[in-house]
Amino acid sequence: MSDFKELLDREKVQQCPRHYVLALTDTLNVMNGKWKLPIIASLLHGKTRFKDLQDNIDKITPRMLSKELKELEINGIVERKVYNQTPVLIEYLLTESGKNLTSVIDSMIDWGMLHRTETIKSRW
Amino acid sequence: MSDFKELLDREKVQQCPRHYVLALTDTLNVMNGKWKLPIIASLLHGKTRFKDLQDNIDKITPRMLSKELKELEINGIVERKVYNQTPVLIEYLLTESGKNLTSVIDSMIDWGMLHRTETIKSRW
DNA sequence: ATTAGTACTATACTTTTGTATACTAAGAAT
DNA sequence: ATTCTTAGTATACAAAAGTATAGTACTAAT
Repeated sequence: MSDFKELLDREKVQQCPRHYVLALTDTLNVMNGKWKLPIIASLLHGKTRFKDLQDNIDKITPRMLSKELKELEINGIVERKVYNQTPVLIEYLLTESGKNLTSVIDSMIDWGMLHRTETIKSRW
Repeated sequence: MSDFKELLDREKVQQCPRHYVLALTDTLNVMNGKWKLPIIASLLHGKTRFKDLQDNIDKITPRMLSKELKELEINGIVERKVYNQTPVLIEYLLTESGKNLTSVIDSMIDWGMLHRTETIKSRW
């Protein structure tokens, strides 16, 4: 387990955290913006096709869906498979890395739920 | 442990995930943008004062720092303490929730590092 | 020839986010 | 009176992200 608190150690600040910082910003970039997580969630739900995703994600425009899928593909989160049938069939699938995001998502959910109970508690 | 894959279960999709989704978007909002994590990292490093944060975070303008600190305060990540000395002293401190973000950050670092090795591997 | 299905792209626009530069408020020290 | 310090705010602007609406390319069936 990496420990972000290592960054508190002045010695290590100089030598080590470069690749931690890079890893962290990678992860942020992958999840950033309004649509990335809804798309990843839909893919986890087993949606694979453009139209299905569009129907499944409230109010996303085809432009945004297209753009975000491209970014996710470039970042190695999504794989795009083309089947030369007619009409053409295209599948979007999560890569292993993409599926591994569930662990990050889970820890975000855990924090979010704890945070909600904490901040509600502190209001009383 | 919450398991995001529960969302794959059609039954649960209807009943349960509302507060998961809320928790998740809370967490995203807390970390979103260019400056939130650098600020949180600086606070973890023990920086507490406006000027220290500004010096510690490369190229942040006072306007952005001010704006982001306000958001972090509203979201219960940071506490602002005013000491009526002269010149006035103001301290920004992470709340318990704020400190707890290290667990999310750690899982993001873990994923990011794994993802880097995976995608490098897959290029050969 | 027209309609329909799939998977998008183009254009123009609005909103949000971030930048640059200058300025303010309050009291203490000189 | 003016200068110093801390902690910001004001104004104007630029860039990035997102929206709205319409249109394209391909093929197959009617």
